[in-house]
Amino acid sequence: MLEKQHLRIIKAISEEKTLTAVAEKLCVTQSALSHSIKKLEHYYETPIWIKQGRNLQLAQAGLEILKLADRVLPHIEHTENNIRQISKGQKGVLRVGMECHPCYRWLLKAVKPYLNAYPDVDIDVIQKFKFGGVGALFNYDIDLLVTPDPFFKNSLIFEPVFDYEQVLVVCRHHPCLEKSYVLPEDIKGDTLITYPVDAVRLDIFSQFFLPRQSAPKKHKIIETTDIILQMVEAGRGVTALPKWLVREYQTKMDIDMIQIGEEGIRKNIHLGFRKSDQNIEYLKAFVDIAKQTE
Amino acid sequence: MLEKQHLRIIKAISEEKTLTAVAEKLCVTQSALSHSIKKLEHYYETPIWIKQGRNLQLAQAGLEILKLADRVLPHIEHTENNIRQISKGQKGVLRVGMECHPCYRWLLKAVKPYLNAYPDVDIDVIQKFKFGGVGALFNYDIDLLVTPDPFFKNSLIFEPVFDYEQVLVVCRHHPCLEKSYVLPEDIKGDTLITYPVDAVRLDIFSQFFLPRQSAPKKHKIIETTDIILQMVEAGRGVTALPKWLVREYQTKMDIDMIQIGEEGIRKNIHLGFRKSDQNIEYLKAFVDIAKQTE
DNA sequence: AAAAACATATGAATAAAATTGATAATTTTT
DNA sequence: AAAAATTATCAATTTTATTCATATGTTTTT
Repeated sequence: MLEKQHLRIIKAISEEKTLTAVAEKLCVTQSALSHSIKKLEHYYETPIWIKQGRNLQLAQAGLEILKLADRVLPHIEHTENNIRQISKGQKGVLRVGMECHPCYRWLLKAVKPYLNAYPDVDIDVIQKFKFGGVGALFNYDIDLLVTPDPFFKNSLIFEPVFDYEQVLVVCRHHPCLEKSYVLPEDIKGDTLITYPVDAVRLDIFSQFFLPRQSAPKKHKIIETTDIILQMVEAGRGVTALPKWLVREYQTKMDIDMIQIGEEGIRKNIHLGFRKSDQNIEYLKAFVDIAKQTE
Repeated sequence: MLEKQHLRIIKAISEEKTLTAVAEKLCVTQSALSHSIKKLEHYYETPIWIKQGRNLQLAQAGLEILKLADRVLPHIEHTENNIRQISKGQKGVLRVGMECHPCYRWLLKAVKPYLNAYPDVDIDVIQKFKFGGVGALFNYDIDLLVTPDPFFKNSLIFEPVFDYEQVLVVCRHHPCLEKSYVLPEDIKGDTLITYPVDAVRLDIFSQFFLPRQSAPKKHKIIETTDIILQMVEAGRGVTALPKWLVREYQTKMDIDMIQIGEEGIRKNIHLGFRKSDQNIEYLKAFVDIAKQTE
């Protein structure tokens, strides 16, 4: 009884405020919409919207339908797209989500060999999640999550694919470079520059400053890696980044790096996916190829 | 184009193996089904199923539709039920999921005052999850999760509602009762009885035996609390349970309890729900009432 | 206060879509 | 080789959705 068309109408009603506008948007007459919803109202014997003067307002049942529409319509659309892809001879689309900035840089390297090996699979990269990375997986907004922060629980699988060292990036000839590793007191005069991320999720805080009951003199937040590193190069601050990423930048920038603390900070990039997808061949292949990426 | 009816047909095809059987099940003619899907095939220009001799087998596009059906049909059904509830004058249904056995016992106490305060809200209790508790929340299979194991991340909210002490349950006059708390050596001759849960998730292992590099002499797994406690009463083993739960049983059973380790084991029951639901009044009310439950 | 403008609801007519019944075509079983 | 089981297809029919014209009600403008 409740059909896709109803979901579309209710969703449109929640956006436009009048039936007439919705009719225009959906390319039918206002009458058709009115009839369509009236039929539902008779079927369930409950109002779906109420006329508030000149406008319509969703009643409780209407709000339920709206919730359903928001949850379900994107999935239907996605499946329709998939079918069109299949019809064109493609296998599918891999929607990859990322939870950290360096993840993105790493992904770029893994994507190339994959696209060559799987010419009939497209890759979509998604960086903004409504429900966080794990939520996006559960919600089928993405198929693969790249993250340094795995969630070892039922129904999702996380596999480590790449491990690396997080290092402190400093300008050339920074005094701390005389030692083999850095301690808080060596950079007590420096500004720490980081991405705009909750401090709890920054290893330089949780694994370096906090355990030593110290804190940087000043903490500056910048969004892009390039600008961060230009600041570092100009001696205006220090930052923490993956060693391999710093190496790439060193070819064109005058920066240096040093191990963080006596032990250094080791990190792991994980790939997460739904257990129910573990047999999709082109997804497994991505994980395998990713593991071989240096 | 892709309608609910198509999802139903494909889902039924994946269960029954012939169109004729599906037609019977859905109360239409086989002809109607054939036409319906043929139309989709023409629209997307790709086969949805292929005749394998006498049977039908879903083609790639058909499998995509099946995935969609599995994901989406339960939601549609749930919304339809909600609308029927609303039509009858009820506010809604609260689907509560639980991840541990004592959670269930605690819930029973919290439910009573809630049902009185909210006569127009029904409560459904769900104990088996396809995707784990957190997955069930993300997947909208439940609205509220009762768990000792919160997930502090984006888009879900976990609130502690009840804290208690986990104690060791022993038979009357067990020698260990002479001390004020128990250590592994005090029960080295006893069998440990637990629910059928992964040992990592049992606090008696992770917080008592393992840190002291010890292990129970024998580990027996039993599903129901009543049977476990009858075994304990008969001196056939010991178990770990919430103190408040043991108290309830002590009125009718001859059992005793003792603190676990020097510090005891403290636990917290949390209620988790989707951030997007945080304004649903009857859900918030449940959390509030739950907090007041002793 | 009246008129104009803007909304949704509704009835009857029409158009579109889905379903059926009969049967052809194909494959498997006996 | 015949019988049984199954899907596909055609034409007819039934059901459903949509439109058009218009009634009814609300807000804004004059």
